[in-house]
Amino acid sequence: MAGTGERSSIQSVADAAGVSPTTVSHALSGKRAVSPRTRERIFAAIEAQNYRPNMVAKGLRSRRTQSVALLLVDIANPYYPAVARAIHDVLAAEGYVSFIGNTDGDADTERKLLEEMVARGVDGVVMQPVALSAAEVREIAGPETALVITTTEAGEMPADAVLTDDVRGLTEAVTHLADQGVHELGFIGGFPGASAGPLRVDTFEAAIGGASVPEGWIEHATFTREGGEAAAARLLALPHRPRAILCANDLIAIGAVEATRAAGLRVPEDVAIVGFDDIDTASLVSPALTTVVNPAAAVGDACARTILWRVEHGPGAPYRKTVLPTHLVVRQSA
Amino acid sequence: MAGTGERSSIQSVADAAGVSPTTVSHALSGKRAVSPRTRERIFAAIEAQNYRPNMVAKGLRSRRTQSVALLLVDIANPYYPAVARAIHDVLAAEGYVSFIGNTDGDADTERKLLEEMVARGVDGVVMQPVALSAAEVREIAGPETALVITTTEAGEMPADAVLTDDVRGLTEAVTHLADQGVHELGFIGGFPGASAGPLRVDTFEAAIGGASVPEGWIEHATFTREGGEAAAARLLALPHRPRAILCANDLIAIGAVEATRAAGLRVPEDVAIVGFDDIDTASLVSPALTTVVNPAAAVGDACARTILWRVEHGPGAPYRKTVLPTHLVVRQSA
DNA sequence: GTGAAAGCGCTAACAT
DNA sequence: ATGTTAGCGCTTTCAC
Repeated sequence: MAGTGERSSIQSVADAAGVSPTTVSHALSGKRAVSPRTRERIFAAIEAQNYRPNMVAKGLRSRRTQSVALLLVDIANPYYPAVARAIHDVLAAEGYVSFIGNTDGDADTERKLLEEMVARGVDGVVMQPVALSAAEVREIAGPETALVITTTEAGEMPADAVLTDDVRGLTEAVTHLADQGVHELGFIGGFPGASAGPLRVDTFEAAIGGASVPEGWIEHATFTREGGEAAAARLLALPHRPRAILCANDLIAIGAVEATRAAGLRVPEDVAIVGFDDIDTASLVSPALTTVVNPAAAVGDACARTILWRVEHGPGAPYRKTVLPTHLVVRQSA
Repeated sequence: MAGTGERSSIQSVADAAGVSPTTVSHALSGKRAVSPRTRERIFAAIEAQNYRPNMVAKGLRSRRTQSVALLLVDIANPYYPAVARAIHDVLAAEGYVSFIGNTDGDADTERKLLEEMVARGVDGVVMQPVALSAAEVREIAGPETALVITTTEAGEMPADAVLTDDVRGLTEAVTHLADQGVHELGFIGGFPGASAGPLRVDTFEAAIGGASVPEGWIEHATFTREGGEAAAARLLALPHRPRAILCANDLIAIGAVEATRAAGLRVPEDVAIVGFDDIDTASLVSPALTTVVNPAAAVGDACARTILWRVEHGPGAPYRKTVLPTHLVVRQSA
């Protein structure tokens, strides 16, 4: 019988077992030896009272909350759930819980959410900053909080990082196009000013080896089908239009396909379209999307493991960088 | 200049402002009047020290953590991110943060996650229980925690509820099929034994008005394309097979379409397929999925508002039930 | 309008 | 192997 309503405390368990709260604490944590007979009485009392340690009190005292914050751009955008799920799985197995936040790539939101999480004493944060620099993020997180940044940027940063080699997959796409004689490439990116975060213009430029791009062939869109459709329409309305469009994510690419057809052009014969991420939908639409595989689950997994590793090793250990490859999967759209 | 590393406390702010911690607390919370001049000094000190209240300490003392737990089946399954995002948006606007957990519809996981969240003192939990009954969930959550359950079940439950009228949309689907002379209906559900959670067999039975279903026409699958493909294959291998298959979600339906084609049959001429949820992909595949629209964003929004309402009104107020309609959208697969 | 004292439920340091 | 003491950083009486 539980049921009296009152949550029991470590003190009430100690009373029932005839020991001190300290001993109960140690019986639970295993941080120091407790005799078998005492243990037994303690656990009997815990059972009887249906006692559950108050994690808030524990967090305040021990300065460890067994929690981590996931600060992603937008959980509703199909790439992120797979990342979040992978992170959640490895963290949950280690007894951590996850906070989740959507930044939308907005500087104020990124800052506010991060501060909020730090104020809640999270042991770690996994973040994909878009508007904030890695240095700013570290500044807010403080030196003690485990911090993993995911992005494509490979420069130095004062944090552990899980990077995807976006240039590699995109270069494969460029090569694949070139093999078919397609050299006139346009690009639709997201967040115009961003120096980190989702696929960016500089990645595109790296992939085309610094070749110059005609005026207007680089467009920006929100990471949605609608955004892609509008941006592609602008691109295709140009007097001299590209023969292929590389897109910062698959949703944009799907919108671009629609815009292309709406303009009376064929995909891929008139305009080839390449997506990015390889979300489930990519292989299901028609034409099936030729796209660059962004290994969401592997990214999430690496982020979580890095957090765990950092929590274990403390802030003193050197920064750890994990780079995951991306690669092209050729389907029908290019 | 921040930068000394040490996080400042309410005490250090009080010292700097020449007041007591009590006054700082009140200046921050607005729970009692503070003279303008004092206020000013306090906020100057806060600014100078870059002070952020420790939410863990605040939570321990005040028994309010300004946090809520989202215990969904699987964030990686396309229906849920939209729900989560909507919840997050309304909660974040009110200063709440969100925990997230994936239960996979497993009883132990549901229980463990829920206990964990209660131990962390969340002010509320939004849950879609599958294996646990609403009563069990309430038992674990305790009477004080705001609890919103989302499901399709319309029975009494000791919690606030946000329900979708799944029978309605499914009935529209059955009628639509009947209008075309299609009366032989099979069903692919998820979690076999579930009495709550995602679309269930009893909903299907209600939609067909209690008509009897031939042996083997009710199948179960995981909520994935692969699951749907395998289950549909079993259905179609039957000596007497259904002329239409209603599916518990769109992923299953997409798999069913593939299985149908793999069996050399046409969709919808030989076998009509109806999905559920109307995820983004549904309108993008070909044939475009005829499906029942499950209003994810409205569900999330209602869940969050209900939590907020319950937190404001306390456990004494009568349970609140919100029912959201579903409706059929006819495309190509049926 | 403000402050002093107490204490939320735990764990860490220092005992023995 | 166990207990005592102190205190994490706040908010809440209760006092003036």
